[in-house]
Amino acid sequence: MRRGVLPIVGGRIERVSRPRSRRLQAIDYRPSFTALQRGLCGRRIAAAERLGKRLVLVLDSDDRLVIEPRMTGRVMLDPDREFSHVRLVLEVAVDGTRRYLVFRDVRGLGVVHLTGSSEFAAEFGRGRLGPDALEIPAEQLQARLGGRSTPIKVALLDRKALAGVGNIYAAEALHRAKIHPAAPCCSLKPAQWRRLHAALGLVLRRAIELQGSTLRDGTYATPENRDGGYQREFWVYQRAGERCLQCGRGRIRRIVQAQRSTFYCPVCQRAPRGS
DNA sequence: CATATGTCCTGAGAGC
DNA sequence: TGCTCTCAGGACATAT
Repeated sequence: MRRGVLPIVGGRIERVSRPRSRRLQAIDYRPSFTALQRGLCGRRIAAAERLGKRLVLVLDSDDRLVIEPRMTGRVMLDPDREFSHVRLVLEVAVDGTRRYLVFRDVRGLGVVHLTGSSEFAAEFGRGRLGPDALEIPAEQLQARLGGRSTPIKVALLDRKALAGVGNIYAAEALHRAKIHPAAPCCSLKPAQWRRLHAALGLVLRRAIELQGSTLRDGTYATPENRDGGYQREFWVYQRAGERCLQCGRGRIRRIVQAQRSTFYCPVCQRAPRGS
């Protein structure tokens, strides 16, 4: 998402709009839509950054526009047709052309925030958001999660402990690391933490390279409205009942942990004692 | 009815 | 007692 919006970095925001329909205004604009309009209009976009699963546009005022897509939010650049559930549109002048950054969100669970730089630190700093999974060293991964009694799969999704790991990539990384998703964090040995750290890096980097995962419902696509490619490399996610691609022996199982689906191979990822 | 890529909130209980 | 932390469960809203 961040890479897809790079063409508007350097541009000036000329207009900010939202849907007229009250129903489609049902996402969080923080602190409010009018505050967003006031803080954004006339500002230049100085940089586009990623923060966990959020997109951050840094403005020349030093304010930050944080787009948090949650389950079904996505950004589009210059969409070539009308889309339903558009929640926010920025018109941006870049090198004499007008470009459109659109935030669309079907379920409307997403949030857009405008924060000053000090509020940004309070809202998204350590304490509210753990270190990014691609920046944390292996020892710190164990230090942050290792004391818990919760299942490792559930801990990986705790954004206060670790940022940037979602349900798909947690399952894929645990499979590659050959760790059972229900294993309590405190039962994992140092070698398993090292494998998990390496697997998270491998899976997340590859997923970013392939521009994410477009599932069967097609809700997610890149800002240029192209499908991601990582869904073609899933080894466990949404493959319940199929033969494991890692060991060739197990059949992938689906279980539910903390109200979320988890997929794993019972042969590669052996069950922890007592479960 | 069950399912869905994420996060926040509440309340219970533990430990200090 | 009271603070802080962990943890389980639900809420949010819409579509297939």
